[in-house]
Amino acid sequence: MSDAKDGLFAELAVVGKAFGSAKRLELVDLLAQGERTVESLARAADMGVSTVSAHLQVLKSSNLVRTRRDGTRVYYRLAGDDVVALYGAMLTVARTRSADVEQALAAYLGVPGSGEIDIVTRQELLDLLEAGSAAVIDVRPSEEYAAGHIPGARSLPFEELPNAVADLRAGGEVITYCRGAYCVLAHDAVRLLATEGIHARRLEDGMLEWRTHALPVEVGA
Amino acid sequence: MSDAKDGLFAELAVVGKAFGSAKRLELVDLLAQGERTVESLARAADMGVSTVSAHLQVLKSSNLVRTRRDGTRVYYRLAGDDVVALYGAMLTVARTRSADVEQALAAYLGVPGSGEIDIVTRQELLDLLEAGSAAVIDVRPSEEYAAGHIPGARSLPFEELPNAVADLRAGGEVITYCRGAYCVLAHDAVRLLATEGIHARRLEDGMLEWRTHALPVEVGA
DNA sequence: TCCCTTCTCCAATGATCTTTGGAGGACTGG
DNA sequence: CCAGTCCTCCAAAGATCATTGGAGAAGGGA
Repeated sequence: MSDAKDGLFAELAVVGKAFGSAKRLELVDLLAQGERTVESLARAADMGVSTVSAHLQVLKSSNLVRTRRDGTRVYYRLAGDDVVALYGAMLTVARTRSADVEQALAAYLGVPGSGEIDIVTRQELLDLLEAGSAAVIDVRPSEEYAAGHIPGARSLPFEELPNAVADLRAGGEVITYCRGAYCVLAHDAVRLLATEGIHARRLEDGMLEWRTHALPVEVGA
Repeated sequence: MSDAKDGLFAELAVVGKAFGSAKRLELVDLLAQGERTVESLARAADMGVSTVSAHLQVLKSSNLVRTRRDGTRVYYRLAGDDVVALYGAMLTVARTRSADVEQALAAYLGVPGSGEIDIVTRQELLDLLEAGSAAVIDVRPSEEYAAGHIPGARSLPFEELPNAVADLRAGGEVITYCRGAYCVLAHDAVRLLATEGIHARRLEDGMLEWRTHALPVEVGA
């Protein structure tokens, strides 16, 4: 019994340790958006390739990520929705338990409440998609869009948003989304469009939560 | 942005690190059952008091546990249901991702499927409690029962079960539960009673999951 | 085949974490 | 106020982890 118990906690600790490094969490955060190559992760997280590879080995040895080889490149992805859910649970705890996190987020995301009326729930978005009555905009980098997005969404990375203003003005309702509850791209997009006189709304959280709710995901550019 | 981002991941890593030690996880597992004193934890986990205190400080500095002083004793408890949920998510991931964990559990808990028909869901248990048509037995140590149990349940620690066989035979249906999905006390209790000719069932998981589902908890001996 | 790209492995240093006994602080009861 | 209990803090050694550049492996294309 004692052996079995010790073994169980040791196994759990492996998972905890894997999530116990800021660098690795940054990688997990990126991977939560979809699969990526080592070099792409190194660029996005501003780390050395060796460092990224080492961290990925840690994640891999705990079976938290899986790999796929395509030519000389190796694509990494999270091993499953349960891993995304674990990451989400950590975000929730950090947010609830740390005034620092909550404060940093509030400061960065703007005055809480200012955008409450501009929020669309996942269910509402599903309904709108079915009715085809809204333009759903994925403001993440096109790389992440390709790795998985909400079916029917259009890729329009935040940087390119200004170029598409006229286009969006002509269409119907606009709804933006990005990575997750902690991603500010969708917030910023709504604000940017507001300055152009376009009333846009954003999904309540983002792709991360979309996945954890096991909603359909479309892959490809 | 980079600062805010780095800060967020650093905060997250604090939480991950806190869950990245087998000893601390063992303490969290105990605390998931209810509040405990430092010395009680040291005895239960077979660690030195200094060591336990040190680990508890780590958990406290990440705001994962709270304390309450009563005389010379200090009671520790998990800071909230979100922490229990995080622990549950880790268990799920470890179980899904690690063949070792799954195998160790299967070996210890017995042949999977053998007890499937003896399982009661939380909803069924709630219904049975309302109808008052079943004896619900909490087989955890009385200390844990006192720290929080299912309303209407009776404390009957596993060790004392043999003494109560006659008692249970006389009553109606018997349903056991213990700490969580990974706790074997309830399994063993059902088996023990079966050898006595009493058909008992067990709750699908345990107190841990009861709490994460925000179901009512009764406190006190 | 040979070279180029991409990634992993290796080895060594520096940083961080864990454990422990004992000192010291908080509190209670006499 | 003193003695006793329970807990926290401290310091130091031992263990573990992170980072890095460079070597090496795997694959693709000329």
